[in-house]
Amino acid sequence: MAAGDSTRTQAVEDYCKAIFTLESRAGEPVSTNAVAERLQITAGSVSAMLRKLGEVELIVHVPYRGVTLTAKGRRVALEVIRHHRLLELFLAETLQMPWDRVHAEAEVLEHVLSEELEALIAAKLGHPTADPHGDPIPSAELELAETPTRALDSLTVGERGVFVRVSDSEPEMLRYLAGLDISPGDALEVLEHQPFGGPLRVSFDGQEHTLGGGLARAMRVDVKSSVREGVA
Amino acid sequence: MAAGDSTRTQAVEDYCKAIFTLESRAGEPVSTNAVAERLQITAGSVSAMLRKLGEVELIVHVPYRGVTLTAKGRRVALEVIRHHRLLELFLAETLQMPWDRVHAEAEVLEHVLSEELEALIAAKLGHPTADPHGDPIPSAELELAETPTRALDSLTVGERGVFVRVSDSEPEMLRYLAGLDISPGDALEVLEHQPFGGPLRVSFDGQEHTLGGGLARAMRVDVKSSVREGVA
DNA sequence: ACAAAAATCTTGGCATGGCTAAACTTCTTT
DNA sequence: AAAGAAGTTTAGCCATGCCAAGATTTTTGT
Repeated sequence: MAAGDSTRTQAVEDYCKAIFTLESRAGEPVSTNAVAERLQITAGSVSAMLRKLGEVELIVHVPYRGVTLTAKGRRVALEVIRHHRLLELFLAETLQMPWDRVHAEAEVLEHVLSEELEALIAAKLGHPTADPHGDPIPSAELELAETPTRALDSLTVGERGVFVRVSDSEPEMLRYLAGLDISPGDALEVLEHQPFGGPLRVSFDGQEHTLGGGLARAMRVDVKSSVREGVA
Repeated sequence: MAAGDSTRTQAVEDYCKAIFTLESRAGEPVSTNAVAERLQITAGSVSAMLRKLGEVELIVHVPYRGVTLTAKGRRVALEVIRHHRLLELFLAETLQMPWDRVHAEAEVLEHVLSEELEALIAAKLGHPTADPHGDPIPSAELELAETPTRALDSLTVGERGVFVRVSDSEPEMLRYLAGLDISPGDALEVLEHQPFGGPLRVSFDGQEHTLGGGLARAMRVDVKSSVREGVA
């Protein structure tokens, strides 16, 4: 759990991390239910925990209205995320752990990594800025390079971009994509896009693939700004 | 925590490990108090926990008479010890963590290492058989190479042996010995030994040092069997 | 040798963190 | 304004720890 308050338990770190991701994904206060679903626990538990987190000022919770991280809470979240992504890279790179399994492992280790070990790992990896999923790694000062990406399934026919990462909670998807020889960094162009969450035909470095709507929703794409500008 | 029963919590692992070391050090059932002191908790807590461990058959506890590990309990202990020692070596070797700090780090990580990661680390290190303290690492099949050692302070004047390791819970001692340029593998001979836990004069590879009783008690020595045989 | 004192061990009551299930409250929506 | 969704509260469980009081074993002093 590294240094810090005694209140800094694993559950607390998980809540901060969850709220951080949900908040930055939605851009608005996070609902109790959203947190509950993400952490796979009941809304009741979340409600109780939010009260405690509010007391130690990691979050601001307006009952019935949602929850936001304070600066302190954001710091906790970013530390954990930094741990997580450094670990993923370390496991994949230094120990050759398969790409689709590093996430689960990092999920546990992230809470237990000391500051010292974090520093040693970061040094060993040459202070990297992205993990094997393509997710940016917060700096030691907890600054996160925000590259605004879009879900692949939000692109329209003809748009091009670079596949940056996939929601790393989905080992199935990782495996599947690896099987198709698709990995972060690949350039792509949408050839066809059926409506209503239907499949997309996409060309990756010349290879064509048809990807289901669910998959396309989890895949994040860095869209070439020359093609389409200022889409938030 | 790796795979296994849901009952396999960190506390359970710590109890098994503590009982294992105490038991193999003393060669007889372990007292409640000994466990309590080792884990730095009260005897009352230990007493309660022993009942639970008995129920899941990790130990056999005869009230007022001490506790012994079952085969199952021994397996748990050896797994944790294997994790611990592999981690120590890994941290020291692969990440250049200072020798006197690897213990504390491993103490936490040992409970969280998956079987898969354990295997990767073991492979990376070339399936080593001893950690940086000189302690033997149990094999993947949980066999422990038992080299019977004796505490340095149990040697009498004139006895020779090889300094094998030091109780790894003592970073102070590790640092101190490192400062004297004493490390596992050094041959030694006892030149003088004051009674009542007093200091020893010991020659290490020609260099003479005076070591306090406490220190000498923590240092384990592989005594040349030609000099003194069958001392249990 | 044997009772009293000391050390050791167990029991029982209590706290805390985190969870669940179910009942209840507030908000939203029609 | 009433139904239904979303959120909160309440009561209770489990793991793990603590302390204080009572039980047992060992040591000691005569």
